[in-house]
Amino acid sequence: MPTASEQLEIDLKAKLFRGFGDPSRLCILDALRVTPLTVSQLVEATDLTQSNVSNHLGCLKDCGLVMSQQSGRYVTYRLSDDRVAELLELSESFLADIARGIYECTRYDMQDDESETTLKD
Amino acid sequence: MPTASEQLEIDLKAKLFRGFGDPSRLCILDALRVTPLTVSQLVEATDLTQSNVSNHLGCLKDCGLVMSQQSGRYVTYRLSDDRVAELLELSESFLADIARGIYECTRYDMQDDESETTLKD
DNA sequence: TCAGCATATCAGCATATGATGATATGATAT
DNA sequence: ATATCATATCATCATATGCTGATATGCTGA
Repeated sequence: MPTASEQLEIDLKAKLFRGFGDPSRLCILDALRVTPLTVSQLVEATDLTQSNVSNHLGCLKDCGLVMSQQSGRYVTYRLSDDRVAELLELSESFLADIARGIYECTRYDMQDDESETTLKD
Repeated sequence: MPTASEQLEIDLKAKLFRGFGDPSRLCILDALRVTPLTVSQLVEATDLTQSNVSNHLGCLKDCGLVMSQQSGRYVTYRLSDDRVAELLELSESFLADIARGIYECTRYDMQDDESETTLKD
């Protein structure tokens, strides 16, 4: 039972993680990890619709993950902080080690999906 | 336009982050950061329904964020890896610095929600 | 064996989310 | 001025998600 201000912080953290929690947005973030890009460059890089990219960029900006800079009719987006890339790297390192089981499990249709993450007594 | 295997990795990463992307689950994870807990202890700690906690734990386990250990009729859950806590810490550090603006902005009903994350030319 | 506790699962619902196509905004160049 | 390009926004829809209450499973101790 968290206090009200703890709950606020938790909600904010959830919003932050949810920013990362969509394949299209991760795809955009991956592209921005290399270099800042305009919306149309992102459309090309990700194969998503322009409107879709724009919506996701709005979301990413709301979450504080990217920032934008307008020059003329172009808007260039970039990661807002080094920790955005750090979070991505940490999650990749984690996945590479721990969640390898999830990869392999899905091939077998999850028939014993307990075995990987459950500790036997 | 990511390749098929890149897309798989992206989907997996999205699933991982989505595990973090819900207030109830963050609440559970926060409790587990301190010490491993049984389901009923988590119910008490979080003020969520038993069925709700159980569902979220299932999700967290699917995402590889927690692991479980059954002893008798109790099931104890714990974080599956140090990097789970690291991801939480990193996100907190990030929020503390960068997203302070989001906190303050919401009080004013977002009427100029551009100012915080946009770079002026 | 059976009653009772801890946990998991299910069906149903309300809401959130993401995709799409159409349209609006806003800047530039001719 | 206006046509055009880059981006943002809107309405709509389908699906995903999270919550609840009820029920099922599964262990334990009397």
